[in-house]
Amino acid sequence: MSAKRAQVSPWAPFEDRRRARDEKKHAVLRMAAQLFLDVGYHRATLNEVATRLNITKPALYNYFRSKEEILDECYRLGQQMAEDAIAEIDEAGGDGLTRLRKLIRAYALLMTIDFGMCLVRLDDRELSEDAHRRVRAEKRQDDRAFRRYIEAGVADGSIVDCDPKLAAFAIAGSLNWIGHWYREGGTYSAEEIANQFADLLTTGLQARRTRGRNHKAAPRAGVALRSKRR
Amino acid sequence: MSAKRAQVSPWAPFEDRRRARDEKKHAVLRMAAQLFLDVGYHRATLNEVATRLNITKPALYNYFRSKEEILDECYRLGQQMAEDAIAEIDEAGGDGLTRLRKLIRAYALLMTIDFGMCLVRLDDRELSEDAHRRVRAEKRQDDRAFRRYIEAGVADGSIVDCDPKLAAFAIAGSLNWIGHWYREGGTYSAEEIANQFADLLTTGLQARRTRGRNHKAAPRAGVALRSKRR
Amino acid sequence: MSAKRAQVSPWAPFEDRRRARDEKKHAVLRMAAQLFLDVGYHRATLNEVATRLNITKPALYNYFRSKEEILDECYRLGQQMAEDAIAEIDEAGGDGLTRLRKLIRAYALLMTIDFGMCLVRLDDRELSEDAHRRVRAEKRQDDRAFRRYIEAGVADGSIVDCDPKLAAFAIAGSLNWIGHWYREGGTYSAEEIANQFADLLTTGLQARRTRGRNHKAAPRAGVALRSKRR
Amino acid sequence: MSAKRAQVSPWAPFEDRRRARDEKKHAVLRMAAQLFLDVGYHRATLNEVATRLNITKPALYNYFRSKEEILDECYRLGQQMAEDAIAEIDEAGGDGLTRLRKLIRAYALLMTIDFGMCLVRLDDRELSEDAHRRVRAEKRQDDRAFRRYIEAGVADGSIVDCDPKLAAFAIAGSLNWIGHWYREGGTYSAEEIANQFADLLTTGLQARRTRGRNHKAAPRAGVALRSKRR
DNA sequence: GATGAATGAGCCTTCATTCAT
DNA sequence: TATGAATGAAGGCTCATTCAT
Repeated sequence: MSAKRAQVSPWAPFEDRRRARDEKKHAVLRMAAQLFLDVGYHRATLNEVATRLNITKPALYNYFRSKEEILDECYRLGQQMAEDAIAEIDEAGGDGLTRLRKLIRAYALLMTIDFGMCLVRLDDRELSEDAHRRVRAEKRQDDRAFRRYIEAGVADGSIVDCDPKLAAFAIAGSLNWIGHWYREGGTYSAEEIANQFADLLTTGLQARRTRGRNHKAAPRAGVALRSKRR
Repeated sequence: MSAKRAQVSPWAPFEDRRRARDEKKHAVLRMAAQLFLDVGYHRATLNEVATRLNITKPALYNYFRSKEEILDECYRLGQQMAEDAIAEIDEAGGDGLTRLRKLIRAYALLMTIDFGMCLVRLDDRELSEDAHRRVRAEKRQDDRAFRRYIEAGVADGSIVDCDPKLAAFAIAGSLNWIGHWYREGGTYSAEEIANQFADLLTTGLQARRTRGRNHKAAPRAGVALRSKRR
Repeated sequence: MSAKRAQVSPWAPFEDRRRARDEKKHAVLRMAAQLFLDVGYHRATLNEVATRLNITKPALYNYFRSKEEILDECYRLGQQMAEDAIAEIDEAGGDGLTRLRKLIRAYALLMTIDFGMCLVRLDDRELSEDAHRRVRAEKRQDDRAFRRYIEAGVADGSIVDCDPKLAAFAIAGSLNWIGHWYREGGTYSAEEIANQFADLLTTGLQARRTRGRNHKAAPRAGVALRSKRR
Repeated sequence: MSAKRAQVSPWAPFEDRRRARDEKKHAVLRMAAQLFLDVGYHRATLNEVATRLNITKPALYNYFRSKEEILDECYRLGQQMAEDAIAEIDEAGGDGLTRLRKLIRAYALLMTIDFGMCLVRLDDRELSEDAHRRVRAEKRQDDRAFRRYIEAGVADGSIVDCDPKLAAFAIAGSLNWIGHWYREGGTYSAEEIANQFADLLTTGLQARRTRGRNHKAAPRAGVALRSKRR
């Protein structure tokens, strides 16, 4: 493999090395994230992280300056995904309800992967002052997204009039909770959860467009919730 | 004061002491719970707990055998409240939706007090094997209550057909999240939150009893959510 | 009981009290000694001593100023017995061998009671400088007694010529060891042990007085050791 | 130096490191044993052990998992020596008296070195349940060896008929006591003590083979004891 | 005289982090 | 780059001892 790459270009080895390094760094990150989730940040020792990676503790310091930095990166990765999802949704446009449903789906999916779980299961107070502020700000951004979409929905009529702040809290809470109970290979797949929650959490918010459609729209609440059962 | 008590009964002093002791124990518990919530269990030192109580660290050991036991008691107190609420609701009876709404209200209120927050913000893996199992079992009981009421509601027609497990997760998640964002003296009072969430989380689940009443029942979703705004 | 004594004399109550106090003090002492022997001085807490006596820890301080003083008294009592035994033996006189045998018996018996065991099983370094010195001196006195008798025996011909210091160490060691393995109600009674050791530890030391008596005296070694078997 | 080693073998560095580590571990062990003997297990702090080794307390944890494990190893080393001695004696064979004398010598020598002293001067109740059981069992094995040899001697006629259990206790006690009074550079060398005790403790046990030899054999008791003096 | 409560001192242990090799 | 070894900081816990009641 390296031989093959070496032929491609003279700087490949550097590239090679950098990539190898990045891969290792990422491996550390993922292992650490898993351990953090498994036993909690404090009880997760760097020794254990290193051991699981078949390296030694000081070796970790080649990739990270401190344990806290590892935690910080976990947050970064998780929040990058959330940010990307929001950016994409914003870009795509659509009415409030549509965007809200998209965000719910994306966020639900995020809650089923390690770095997403880190966002809601690890304690950001372990971070340094600066990192902590950043994480808090980003979390607020996420919450704002929920609120923005709801407000937009209320404005454009796709969502019933409601308290956007409380509604956002309710929705975010439901989603965050996924990070606590989801187990890979469990009853529900990530996709199922995402879809179900998109329905579940918006049924009560959907505005009924016309009186005429009301007869059909109203039962949708039930329809959505029953979907799994059918 | 002592003369007055002496007349009451000869064993009053004992009773007195016992009460004083219990009060102190409770004071320790509350202070510890607050600190646990403030900075996290691990970063909360017994020294700090003691200092805040104007006593010294070893004095805490008059009331608790270990830091873990303090945590355990926090869980116990919180869960006792949940258990009591469920017992009371079960006893009162009513259709599924009614009981579910009661539970939501009770649980939301629980999430606004220290020992309730402990249930969802502290890490039960800090507990000993036995205590951990107990806490887990009790948490499962709480979740079961949500599910039971939903199932009952589906059966008695007060709740639309849905996946009770997922619905319970969604509701529990929303409520647990309150424990993370609620601040005393903040925008919403505990009561407001409880009421709003009772509506918010059940609107989508309410079955429409008759076609005739449908016209009134259906909009309730909106009504509930709008209530705050009006 | 107190009523009966009260009739005896007007100062009886005082006497009574003093005696009651002394009895209690002694009870504390014995309980403490037992616990010290059971679990070791350090692991024996005053709390446990008090609990076993159905009193509370601070109550112990009515009788003793410190834990160390309790230990000190244990030593005192044990050593008083040794001292008394030696004094009595010295007073009674007799040849070296006779006195040595008496001391062996007395010391063996001492090793089967609590305060005697304390002498050899507890660590005198726990004591304060002064008490430690005293105990050391007294232990030396005991050892000197063994040596004195052996030397006297060698001088008066009742004991074969030998190194008194080493012989005393050997004998004292055998006896001290009793304090480690003796169990009340075990295979051997205290009396049996005392007698057997008196023979066992002196057989090799007996001089054969005359050639004529040698035929009887020499086998005594065997006789003594076989005594139990017969 | 490294060049020289490099020539020896490629794995020398590893071997080197392992050896250095083992040496350090052993150094810790010996220093700890000495301190344990000096001031007692409880009063010996790991800080003091470390300080005497010119390292810091946590460094000890590179070699041992706990203070108790250090104690455990001390016992192990001492008992290994006893076990080896017994095995060697058993292998060499000989009549009961011969083996008994060998064991006495070996055990006496053991009592003059640190790890041997640990066996009799430290409190095995400080050990964990398991280690404690092991140590107790091993101590019993040692005592059994004494008893076995005496019984064998009685059976083969090299030792007079006696109570093997008591005789073993007496001998073991004398020997254990050495561990309490022996001081390096004192009056007696370890070798002297071993030889003297071998005689001292068996003289009384020797059977006189024939009446004719009795004249020479009998005084042997005296001879042995006098040996030092001559 | 006795007790509940509190304290001060001290020790074992853990762990992130650094350093020499 | 990787490792074994070492460290500093810190926290939980125990226990003899004191004090107010």
